[in-house]
Amino acid sequence: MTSVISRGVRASINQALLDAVRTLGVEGEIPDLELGRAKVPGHGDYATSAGLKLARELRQPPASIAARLAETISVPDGAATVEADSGYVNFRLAEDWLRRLVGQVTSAAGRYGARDVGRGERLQVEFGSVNPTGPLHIGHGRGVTLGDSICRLLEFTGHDVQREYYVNSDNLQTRRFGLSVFARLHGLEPPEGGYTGDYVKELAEMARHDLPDIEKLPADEAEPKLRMYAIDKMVERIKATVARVNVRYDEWYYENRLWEAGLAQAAIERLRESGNIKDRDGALWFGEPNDEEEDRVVIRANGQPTYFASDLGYLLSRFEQRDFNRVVEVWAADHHGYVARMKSAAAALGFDAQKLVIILHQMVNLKEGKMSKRAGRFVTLDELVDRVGSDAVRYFYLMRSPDTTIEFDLELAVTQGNENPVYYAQYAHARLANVEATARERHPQLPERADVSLLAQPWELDVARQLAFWPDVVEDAATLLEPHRIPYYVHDLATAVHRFYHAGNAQTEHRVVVDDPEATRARLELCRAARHTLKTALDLMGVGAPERM
RNA sequence: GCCCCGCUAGCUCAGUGGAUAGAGCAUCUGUCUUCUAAACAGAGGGUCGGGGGUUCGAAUCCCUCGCGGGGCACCA
Repeated sequence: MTSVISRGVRASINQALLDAVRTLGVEGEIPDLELGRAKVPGHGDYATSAGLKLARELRQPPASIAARLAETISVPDGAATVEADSGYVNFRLAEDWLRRLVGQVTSAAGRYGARDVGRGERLQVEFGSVNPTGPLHIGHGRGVTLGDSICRLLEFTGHDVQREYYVNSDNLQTRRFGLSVFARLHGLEPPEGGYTGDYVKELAEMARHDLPDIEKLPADEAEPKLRMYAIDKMVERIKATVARVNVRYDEWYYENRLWEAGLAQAAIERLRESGNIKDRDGALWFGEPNDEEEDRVVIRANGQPTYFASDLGYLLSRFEQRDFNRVVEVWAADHHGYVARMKSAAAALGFDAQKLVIILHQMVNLKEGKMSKRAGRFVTLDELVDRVGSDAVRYFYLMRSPDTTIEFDLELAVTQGNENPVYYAQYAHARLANVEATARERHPQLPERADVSLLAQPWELDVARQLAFWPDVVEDAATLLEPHRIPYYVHDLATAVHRFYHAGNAQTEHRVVVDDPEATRARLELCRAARHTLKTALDLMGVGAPERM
C-alpha cells in the first residue's frame, strides 16, 4: 500500500501492465501504451488500448492480446480489478483499496501526492523579471503567479528550487527611466521614449529628499545615481506587490553584478574564441560562424552593451558559476523571438540548450483596450488585487493554460463573486473544517482509529476515488510544468466533497456527524483526507484554504 | 514576407492518437425548521474554424487556407 500511494496508483498499474506485456513475448522497447483515465464510467477508472497498439508487433488480434493481458496482469495490493474489452484493458479501482487509501492519505496529510521525481535536482526558476521601470500590471501578474506555482510544484516533487527575479539595471530602458526621473527632478517633461507616469514625479521628489545635492549634478553624473535609486524603489514596490499574491523570491539578481563580476566580459571572450563573436560596422555581433543572417548586436557601435551581452553573462552565472543543472525561464509571449537566440547562445557557450527550459505564456489584455506601460495607462496588479482579492486573482490566472490569451473583462472581475470558481473550492474546504469541528463538539471521545470498512456509500467512495487520482495530477503538472492542471483537479475533488456532504442534507443518517461514534469516526477520516488534499492543492496554487466562510 | 499562440456548447475555457468530446457561467425545472444553499439533483444546448492527408482509430499528428492576437531593433 505504502509503495502504491507514494508512486500513485497509475504508475503502479502501469508497471504491472509493462510486466505483463513482457510475458506476452514483446522484446525490446515497449511502445507507450498510454494508460490514462477512462472517460466512460462503464470502462472503469483507468484504461489502455494496449491490445490495439501491440497487434502489429505480436501479429495477433487486439482483442485476444487484451484478454491475455487482463489474465496476466497482477496489480499490487489489489488496487484495481482488470477487465478486457475488445482491444482495451480497463482497470477499476477496488473499493476495499479505496477505503484503505483514505487512512493512508490522512496519515500522509499535507505530503500526500508529494513525489521525489526530482531527486534533489538543483534548478533555478527565473520569472517575473519585469524591467523595474514601473509597477507591475495585470499582464505581469500572470507571469509571477505562473512562475511561483511552477516553483511550488517542483518543490513538492523533490527538486531543489531557487526562485530568482532578474533586475535589469544597465540597459537602454532603465537608462531612459533614469533620464525620465532626472527630467522630472528639474520640472521638465521626460525625453522621447521616456516614462511619463505620475510615479516618476514621485520618485523625483523622493530622490530630491534622499539624495543630497543631486539637483546640482549634470545629467551624465546624476542619471546613474537617480537610475539606481529609482530602481531600488521600484524593486521595493514590486516586492510588496508580489508578496500580496503569495509570490516569494529567493534572489533579486541585479544585472550590474554580471559586469562587476566580469561574467558578461568572460562570456563574450569565450564566444570570440569559438567564432561566435564578430566585428562588423563598429559593433560586436553574436551569431553562427560564417553566417550573418541571424546575427545580433552584443556591443553597440557607441560602446554600450545591449541587454543580450548581459544575458550571455547571465547564462554563465547560472550554468557555471552557480552550477544549476537546469534553468526554467517564464516569459511573456512577446519575447518568443528571443528563445532561439538564447538557446543558441547557451549552446555556443558550451551548455546543453535542453537544460534551458523556456515557458512562454500568452498576453493578458484588457477588454477595453491594450495596455502601454510607457503611456502610463494600465491597470496595476495592485489595483486588481484590491478589487478581486489575491485568491481569486491567482485562481483566475492559474486555471488557464499558458497558451491562451486572457481577455480580462474588468467589469466582470469586479462583479465576480458567487460565480468565481475559487469560492467553490474554498467552500468545500471550509465545510469539511466545519464538520470536523462539529464532530469534536458532539463526540468528545471518538475512537482513535477509524474503521474505514464503514465507508460504503457511492458518494463516499467517489471522494476516495478522486483522492487516488491526485498523485497523477501532481506528476503530470510538475513534469509538463503546467500548473493549470491543479485548479481543474481541485474542482473535481470539491465536487465530490460537496456531493458527499449533501447526501447528509438529503438524509440525516448520511451526515458525517451522527449518533453512532464508529460511523462518525469513519466519515471523519474521509473528511480529513479530502481536506488535507484540497489544502495541498490550493497551496500549490498559492490560494488560501479558509476554515470558515 | 517569416516565426509563435489561439479558433471546441450562447459566453469563458479543459481535453497525454483511442471507445459515447467535457466543465463553469448563462437559461429552464426541482431541493434549506440543514453537520454552512458560496451547495445539491436534473434538462436543453456541438459541422471541435474550412479543406486535404497519415492511421485500425484524429479535437489531438502532417500539409493547406481563413480569422484573431503577439513577435521579427545597435528596445527588453
